[in-house]
Amino acid sequence: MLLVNQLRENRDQIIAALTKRNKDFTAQIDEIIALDETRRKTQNDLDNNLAEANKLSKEIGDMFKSGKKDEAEAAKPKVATLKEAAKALEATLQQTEEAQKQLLYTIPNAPHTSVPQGKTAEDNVEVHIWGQMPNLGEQKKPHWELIEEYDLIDFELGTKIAGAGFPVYKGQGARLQRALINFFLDEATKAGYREIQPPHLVNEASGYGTGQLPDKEGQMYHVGVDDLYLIPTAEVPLTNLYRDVILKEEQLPVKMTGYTPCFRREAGSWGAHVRGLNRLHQFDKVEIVQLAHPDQSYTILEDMVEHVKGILQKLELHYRVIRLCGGDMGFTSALTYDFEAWSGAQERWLEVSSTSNFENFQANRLKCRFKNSDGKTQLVHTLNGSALALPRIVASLLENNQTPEGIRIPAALVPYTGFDMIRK
RNA sequence: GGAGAGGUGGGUGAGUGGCUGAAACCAACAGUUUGCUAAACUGUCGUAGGGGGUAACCCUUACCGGGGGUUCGAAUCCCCCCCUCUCCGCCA
Repeated sequence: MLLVNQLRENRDQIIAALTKRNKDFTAQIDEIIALDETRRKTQNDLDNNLAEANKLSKEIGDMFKSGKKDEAEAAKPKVATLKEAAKALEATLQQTEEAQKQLLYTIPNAPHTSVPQGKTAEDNVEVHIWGQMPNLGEQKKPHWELIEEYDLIDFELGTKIAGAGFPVYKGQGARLQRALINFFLDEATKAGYREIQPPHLVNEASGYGTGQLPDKEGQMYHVGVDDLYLIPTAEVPLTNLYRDVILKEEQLPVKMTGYTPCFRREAGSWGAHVRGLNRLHQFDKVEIVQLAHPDQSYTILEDMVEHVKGILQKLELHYRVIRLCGGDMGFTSALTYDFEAWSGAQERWLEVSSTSNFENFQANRLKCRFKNSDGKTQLVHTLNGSALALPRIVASLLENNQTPEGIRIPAALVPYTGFDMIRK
């Protein structure tokens, strides 16, 4: 969430930045600032009140020790009165803080200056494109036909044992999954990311930490009996590793990578274009996460973008990078680049990675800080990116590399798959 | 799941109602000494909120797993919850 101090100091700039999301947050922000006035005043009153009570209590103690029992007894009611008043002030303080927090939860991150104005995906800006559309001829098939033909992935079986959107990977299809995961993890490790294997279920505090809660409550699977959430991305457990942590400046940047399955209810988002692997309830993804010094976070974002580019190029996939417009950007992000791989048979772009700088929006909730060179604690900037999400990569690989003899595996992957061609 | 023990600052750990935001030791940081390293010595060393000051800093409040309660006063007493450890049970 946004910092109250920043709202107070840069009210106009933040309101202006937020208009890129096509919404006016002036009313909410002004209310937050007003609540903050109340909060500070109440805190001040409460402090004075408690200081007086503490002083009196000490005096009463001294009176008892020096045998002035009557005086002590006489002073007791005074403290009681003060405490009474303190209780009321405390209640006001709590209510004010709670109201302020609830309002803060409703305000998304302020977009970076480079974020284009816009409402929908139409307004996103292409910043980079690589490779060429494959020439597949008339016989080309979409991946949902290829996976059946080569017996790689079985949706029916998944439906039988779990439900729609839970595919079963078989034989070379399963092997391809494992190959991709290992390939992605190795690439991230080579780039200096430390591999982490986190839990796949997280508690409520973690959900709030990275901002999935309360914003995306209905999008996560929730295990009621134990009050745990299935992770929608490794970002959640990885970033939360550093919740309530104060780092040393020289520890930055913290670079982590992790493979996890991702679980998404995708409530209400099923419709056209969701056939096959395009949208699933469970899918695999390798994530890269960094905790960065605020001065470096945008340089680091570019590094992460380069990293993702490199992987896509090794996979020989025609892809493009787009800068999301304000209207298309996620709630917590300040700047997001999406990567889209070309799907040769569907003849459309598929989003395969989203790489973002959250600045201190997540860190504020996480209370992830570092001690700067002045010895002051300061919030870190958090960043993450998919490197990469598997299903649409598989879709593109299968479609773009189909030949009459079988499906060709890109050279960089062959050491991982152990085969260079998927055959019937 | 059953029984018992316990949760205190970065770590170990003292502290059973006021003199404790918290001893001591270790670690860390700064300095002194030294040809360098080591050792020794000296000092600093939790977080958050509020107020004041250009600032160094000062005043103040809260926090000893979390929440509530008793009391003039709670790390210390009471209640609920969470977690950890040991033993037993179950089990990949």
